[in-house]
Amino acid sequence: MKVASWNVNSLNVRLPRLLEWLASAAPDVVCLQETKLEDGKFPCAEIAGTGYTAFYVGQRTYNGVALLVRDAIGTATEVTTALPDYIDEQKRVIAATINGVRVIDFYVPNGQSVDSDKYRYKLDWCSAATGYLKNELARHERVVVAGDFNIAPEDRDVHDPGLWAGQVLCTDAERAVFRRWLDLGLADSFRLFDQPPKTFSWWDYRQLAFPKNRGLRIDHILLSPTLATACRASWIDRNMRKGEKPSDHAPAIAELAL
DNA sequence: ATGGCTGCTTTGAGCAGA
Repeated sequence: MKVASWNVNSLNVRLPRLLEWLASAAPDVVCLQETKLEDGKFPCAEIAGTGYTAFYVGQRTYNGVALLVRDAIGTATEVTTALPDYIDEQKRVIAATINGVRVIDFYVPNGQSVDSDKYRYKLDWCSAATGYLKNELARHERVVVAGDFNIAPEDRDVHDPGLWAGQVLCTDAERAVFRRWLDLGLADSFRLFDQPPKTFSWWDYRQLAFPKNRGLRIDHILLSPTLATACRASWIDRNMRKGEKPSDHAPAIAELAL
């Protein structure tokens, strides 16, 4: 079972690239973030035409998440579209049970800057998410948490750690959240394997950041212990950052022997 | 060394992303 996560930065704009990528990469489950679409405008028919069924919760302009499930892998049950016990207008969570695996798709708030209300919101949101993950891990043996975490977990996930030190995405508090989630028993699938240094998942559109590889690794796929044992590979498809109209994020992918 | 790009917005210059 191949699981992928991709922040598309507008599904409207990215739909042609998404359809090509579904055909070429053939993931079984895809977690999308930043669809920026109201539910009534979600392109169900186009996606169904490629052999996937979509589950989604969105809003216009901002946020929005979706799960795409390859029809051949089975159907999704127990679909939920929010953190429980946390009131939030913003559509940032979707989860479902697919082929015996609980798949949780997060679009963690960006936080903007450390002195902003949005940073406070990010940390509050993450606290609620911690409780949610703890419960989900108690209820399910096989759990995937995938998405845009907006956290670069370590300095090696940052092109220039000195430049980013103390900045949003790299603060101690955000990194502590990431470690807390690992402490719940989740493994960062990417770090289960030897990886090329300076592997990133996001590059700014400005300043030739991608050709200069000035990026961050902020898109992650975490696995519960059983799934970590079953994980055969985990990588970032940086080729998706190239070409016409790329998202500023590249997909993260994990291959599970299930 | 500001912002430098992209997508979105009751189409405009401003917000947000990261």
